[in-house]
Amino acid sequence: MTNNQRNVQNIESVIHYPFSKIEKNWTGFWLKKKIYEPDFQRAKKPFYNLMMFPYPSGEGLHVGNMYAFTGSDIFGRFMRMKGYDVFEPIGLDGFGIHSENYALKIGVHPTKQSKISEKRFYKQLLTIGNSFAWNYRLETYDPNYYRWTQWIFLQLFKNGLAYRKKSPVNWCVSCKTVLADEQVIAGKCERCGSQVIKKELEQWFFKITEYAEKLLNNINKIDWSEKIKISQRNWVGKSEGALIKFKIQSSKFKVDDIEVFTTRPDTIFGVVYLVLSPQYGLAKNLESKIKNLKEVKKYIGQTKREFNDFNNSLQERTVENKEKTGVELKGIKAINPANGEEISIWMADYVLGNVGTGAIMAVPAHDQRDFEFAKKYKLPIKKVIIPNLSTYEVNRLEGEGVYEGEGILINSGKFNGMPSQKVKLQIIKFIGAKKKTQYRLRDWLISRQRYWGPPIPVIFCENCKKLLENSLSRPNLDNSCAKSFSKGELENPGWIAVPEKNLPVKLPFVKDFKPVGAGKSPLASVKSFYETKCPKCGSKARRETDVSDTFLDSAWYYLGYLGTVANSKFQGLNSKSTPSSFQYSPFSNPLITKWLPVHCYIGGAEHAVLHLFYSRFLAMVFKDLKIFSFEEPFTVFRAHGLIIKEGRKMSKSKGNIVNPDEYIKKFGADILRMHLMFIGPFKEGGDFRDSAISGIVRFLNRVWDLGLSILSSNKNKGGPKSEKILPWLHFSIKKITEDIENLRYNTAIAELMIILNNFNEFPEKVSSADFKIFVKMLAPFAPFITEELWFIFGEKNSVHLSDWPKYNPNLIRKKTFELVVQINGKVRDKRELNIGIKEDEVKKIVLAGEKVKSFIKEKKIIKIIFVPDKLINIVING
RNA sequence: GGGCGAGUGGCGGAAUGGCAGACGCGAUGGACUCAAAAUCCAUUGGCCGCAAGGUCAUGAGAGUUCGACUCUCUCCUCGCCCACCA
Repeated sequence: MTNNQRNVQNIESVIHYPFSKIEKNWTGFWLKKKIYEPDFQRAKKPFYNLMMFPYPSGEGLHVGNMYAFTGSDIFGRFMRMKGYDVFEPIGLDGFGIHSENYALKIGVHPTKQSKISEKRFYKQLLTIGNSFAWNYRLETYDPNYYRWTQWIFLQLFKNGLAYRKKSPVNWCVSCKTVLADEQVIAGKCERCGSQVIKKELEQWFFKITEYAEKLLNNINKIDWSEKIKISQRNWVGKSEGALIKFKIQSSKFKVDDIEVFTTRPDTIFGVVYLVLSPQYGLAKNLESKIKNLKEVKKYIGQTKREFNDFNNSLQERTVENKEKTGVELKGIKAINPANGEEISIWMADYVLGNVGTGAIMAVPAHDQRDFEFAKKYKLPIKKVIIPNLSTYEVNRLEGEGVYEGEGILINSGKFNGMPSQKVKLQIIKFIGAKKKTQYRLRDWLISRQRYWGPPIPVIFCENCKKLLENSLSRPNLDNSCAKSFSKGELENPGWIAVPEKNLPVKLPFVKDFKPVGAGKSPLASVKSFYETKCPKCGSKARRETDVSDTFLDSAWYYLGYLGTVANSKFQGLNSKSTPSSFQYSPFSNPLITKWLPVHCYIGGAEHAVLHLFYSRFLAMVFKDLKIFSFEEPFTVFRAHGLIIKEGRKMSKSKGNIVNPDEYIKKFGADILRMHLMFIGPFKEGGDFRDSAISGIVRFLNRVWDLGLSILSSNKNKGGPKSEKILPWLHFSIKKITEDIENLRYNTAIAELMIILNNFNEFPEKVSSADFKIFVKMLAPFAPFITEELWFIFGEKNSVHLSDWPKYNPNLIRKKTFELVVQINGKVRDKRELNIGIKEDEVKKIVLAGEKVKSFIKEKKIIKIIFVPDKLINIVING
């Protein structure tokens, strides 16, 4: 056994302060005194400090959750001490596939399991030392919450932003269930590893693409971690290009056009063939001219089988750089609109049916994929762009390689010699093409054929469908029928909104909640649920049995918390309020204007494009529906890093999950909090290891011991006077303040350690006032021990409500500084000099120094660089 | 294939144009102890040197600069995200 192992085993027995008693006491005290609950009406400086609420897995709170929450809480506590009215809520994202899968695994019904997990999570969350506003929690599976999730669906539906369309879903062959995209890992099922295929199902979508431009443009206006902004930009995936029509000819007869989308119209002269996706719908008159139609059909069938009716995920199709295959459509040719050349037409599997128009123009000289294909089938390769001649890229011209960059046009008729970037629009005009902006972003598919989610609140009525279709087919007749339908109902004939007063559509208890397969939710086998009457015409109708995506639950929870606040005053404060029950809807809440948008949001980067993107989309919709006046829900967002273990992500399957409970039991929350924050920069995460925890134990032991000794010496001798505050302490205040503002908690803790080391040099000289400044700065990191010391020192109000120490710039300013003397950039000497000393004077002093003289000797001084109050560099020859 | 990030002692990391390695872990030596743990003190990047000191060193190579861990370019390695998006 190494010393290290021994240390870790025994260390908890050497903690000097009774942490478990202290932490229990103060938790109770804070709750009782409600010190973390702002006065929402009267608050002068509201600060909404949001952290991503966890989904309550059965395993309990993960150390990764605690890492994120501690980091967010430190900032919240800091802001509270800076005088802000901080609202720091917590809740559970308990609806959805994660929780359902866990329930399936252990064989406990999710309604029951959610209550068990809820209890466990809240119990754990109470121990981690966060300053949660405990009275305003929420759970997404609470009918009072999902009533409003359903309400949101209805608003989008009524306003034409929700529609129904056939779309493929991920389907695990062996589990017979629908999977979410994130459960499909490289085309395989996350749980059983078997093949995932796609099935066509009718699904509900939100028209997020209508907001693509705004979602993109607003990114420039928000203060978010840069990498999240970049991910979101890529997710929108705006590309500007052109739609180009190619005329098709078959032995002098014009047949039909094929339209392609390209971002590189400038390479039009390099187009030497066209490629259609195997999914491309060939027009009949085109088909009839193809001489090898049999072969083509065979190829279509072959790729169809290979790609599971074309429905495999794109990922599956692109796996391992699969060799491209294809077949020429013989007997027909396309005309390059730029130069009138006849070019061949191919069908190949590297062109996707669902991207662009399902057809491309191939420029093998300037596109890697086209190049590979052209090589294989011995097609011509025509260079039309060369890199700017001034660059060294010229050499590459001679080679066979593909040049995908911008450059100067060649072989391009009258455009020769022009720069490719500038020529795009001219070429579009020249060939009579259309400018087109395309987005990668797809509409948000919100249907889930699962159990554990909010039922989508719509009803299908055959009668209304007929009525509507009749009325629409005879527009000249009386249209009063159609007028009574909302936009969503008109656009999705037969689908009728559940009236808002009938919300929530409660999720019924279904004993066998396992996904049934056949692309249906388990609710589809619950007659009492789906059998209903049409709210419009009263005839027999069928309820939608799909539930909505978990991300819809979490896309508005920041409003949900405020909803619970607004309603809490109509309820005894001791009983839990909900977002819905009383006076205010979370969407017509007088607190919205005062408390939103969220001031600081901290969470994981893994939500860069899902949760954060959907939340932004819905906020924009809410703004357009005049629910509130802002369009970005989170003013500031910071992504924290990931805590890993032994270099790998923590996961159940690897068995390397760290449970915070054990550590809290052994060391207390203060020590675990500080240990987590000291691992590395909060924004970067780090490797969780036991070895360094003893450093934090020693640190807090010394804090405790020093506190007690200052107290006893003060009692005995009166102690040092408080006005003698040390200048270096003010430097530390500045440093710690700035570090916390930038979430650099690791260096803030290092500075706290320096203060303590300095105190311990001459403990008898430390006044209790100085010590209390230190306690305050330690408080956000270690809320319990600091509160205990604070009260031991005779304070009557919580340290967490005290004011953050201010530093005095005059005290930090020193009289002298250490001048670094360099010769040719190397440090050769140091001098203690007065601040503000003039260059001439410094030169005189430095050049007179024996050391410097010995270096210079006969050599010539070429020049001298002087940086005031910092450095002098003497440049000599040789 | 694309995007983003990272690469610094035995380890986690600090320094973002001006003294590389703050702070912490670990290790070594010492004090205390019957002994251990804890605690305290000292040392702790490599090489040369008795020492003073010198010298090399921030993934590799170039460049800019009086001066580069820091800025620029090329390459290598690792991580994350996206991925035949035309």
